[in-house]
Amino acid sequence: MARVGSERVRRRPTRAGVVLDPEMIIDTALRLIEAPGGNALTVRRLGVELGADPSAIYRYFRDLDALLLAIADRLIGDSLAGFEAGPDWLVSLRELGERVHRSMLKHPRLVQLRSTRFTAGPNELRADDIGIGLLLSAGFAGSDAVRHFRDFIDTALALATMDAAELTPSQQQTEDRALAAAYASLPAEEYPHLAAVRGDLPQVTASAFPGVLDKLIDALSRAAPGAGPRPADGDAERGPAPAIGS
Amino acid sequence: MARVGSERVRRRPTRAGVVLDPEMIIDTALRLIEAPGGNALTVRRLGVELGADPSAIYRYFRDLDALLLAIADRLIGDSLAGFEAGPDWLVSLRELGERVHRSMLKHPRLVQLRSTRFTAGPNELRADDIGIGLLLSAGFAGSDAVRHFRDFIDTALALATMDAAELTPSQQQTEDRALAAAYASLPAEEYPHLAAVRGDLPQVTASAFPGVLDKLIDALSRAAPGAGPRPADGDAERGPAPAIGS
DNA sequence: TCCTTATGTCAACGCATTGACCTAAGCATA
DNA sequence: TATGCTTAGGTCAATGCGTTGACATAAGGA
Repeated sequence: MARVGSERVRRRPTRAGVVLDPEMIIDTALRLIEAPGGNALTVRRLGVELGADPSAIYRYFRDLDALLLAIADRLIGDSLAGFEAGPDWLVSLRELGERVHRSMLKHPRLVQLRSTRFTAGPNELRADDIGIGLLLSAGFAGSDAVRHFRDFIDTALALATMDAAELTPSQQQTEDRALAAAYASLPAEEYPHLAAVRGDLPQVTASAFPGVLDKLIDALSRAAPGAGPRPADGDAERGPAPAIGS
Repeated sequence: MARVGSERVRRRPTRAGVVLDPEMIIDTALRLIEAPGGNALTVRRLGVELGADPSAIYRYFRDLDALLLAIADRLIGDSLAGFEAGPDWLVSLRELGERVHRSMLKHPRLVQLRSTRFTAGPNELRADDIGIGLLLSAGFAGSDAVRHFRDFIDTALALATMDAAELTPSQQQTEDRALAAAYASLPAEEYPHLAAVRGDLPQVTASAFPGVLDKLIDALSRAAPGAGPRPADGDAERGPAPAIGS
């Protein structure tokens, strides 16, 4: 007995009588992150909430970042729930990207706290497996599939981080609004082109993700073997032509 | 006298006799960031190096992030030195993106420390002005130029942040190597597609930026008004046709 | 000369992290 | 069942961190 999975464990109850394990630490941490009033997750508070010395957490996670990574991986797993790859690889790939991006944005503070973008957890691996499967089904060679999917998923994660900064409730928020307003009065001598599009500048505070996603999907659809008309490399089309235009 | 630019200032020498100003704080901070032995920049060390109480820095920058942003903006400015927009907007845009990305990667620790991606400083504004000018010259309408350039520059910055994490010398570094190796032995039942491309997985540790840049440039070249042959909106070509394929 | 106030300093807060410690859990053996 | 060993894991104290509020003082205008 005293096993978790197939591993022997030797858990001692804390002073408060709680028996710790990684899952309950993640649960509690998620609860703290959700808590109102910004940045509620700290190692010390987590210790209090768990009924343990804060340093006990370091027996389970190398540091705070490792814990955050574990949480993020769980979120990715949640976002994958119910995902089914459809007949059109472009549509499925887009949905995968949207799900991953959205799952990160559900907890902006988590994303912002985290310094490593790549969780390396089982759920992200699963997302990778699905995505690469989609590209393989589109006819990409293995090495191209890996490369293209890495481009795709890294962009989704990196932009999620950037968007999270925008969503995090802080003084940053109001500053950004002020900034967008200040755009309207840029000195035309120094920034002639910005001044020329002055009226369109407020939209820069919106997320770049949708637009980037469109561009990536567009580029991938054309890069796919046997894709639509492209004069540059005029091979005879080979391989099954995927549905065009999603 | 006692003016900086057109602003009155009232600088008192520190206990050590130094008279502070924002530029010298940035200089000193940059020197600390460069210093060997990781994470040499701390507010307290900066205080020591400046010959001032650490808290004096907060009279010049709202917090550490604001200081980092100011440094990053200077780096962007440096990276823009000598940049000339050439005749081909696609080539120029690509170079602009590469320069900004590269300037951030020159100081990975800075990038990683920073929580806000957008510096909102004069140099980033100049980069924005140049980039939007390029898109306008390509024939994009103002609102499209703003939107597309935001997509472009945000991606460059966001991926720079991700790449910086890879470059930062830390235990992360070695872990990533180990990870790439571990890829080779993924359980094929759980991750069939990953297993199928197992030999190509080590390349995931490389930066996604070049590939993403290619895709964005490709998508933009096709989105440009009067762009090359695309059956969808088969207008007669108008405006100068940009060189394809760079 | 006085007044205002920008700016330097100090002490304190809660933070993540770590090394030393200690103690009980689980094993082996009899 | 009892005994003893090893060590995972809980605890404690201390470090350096960013940040802040209270305070002090000199710069510069009137």
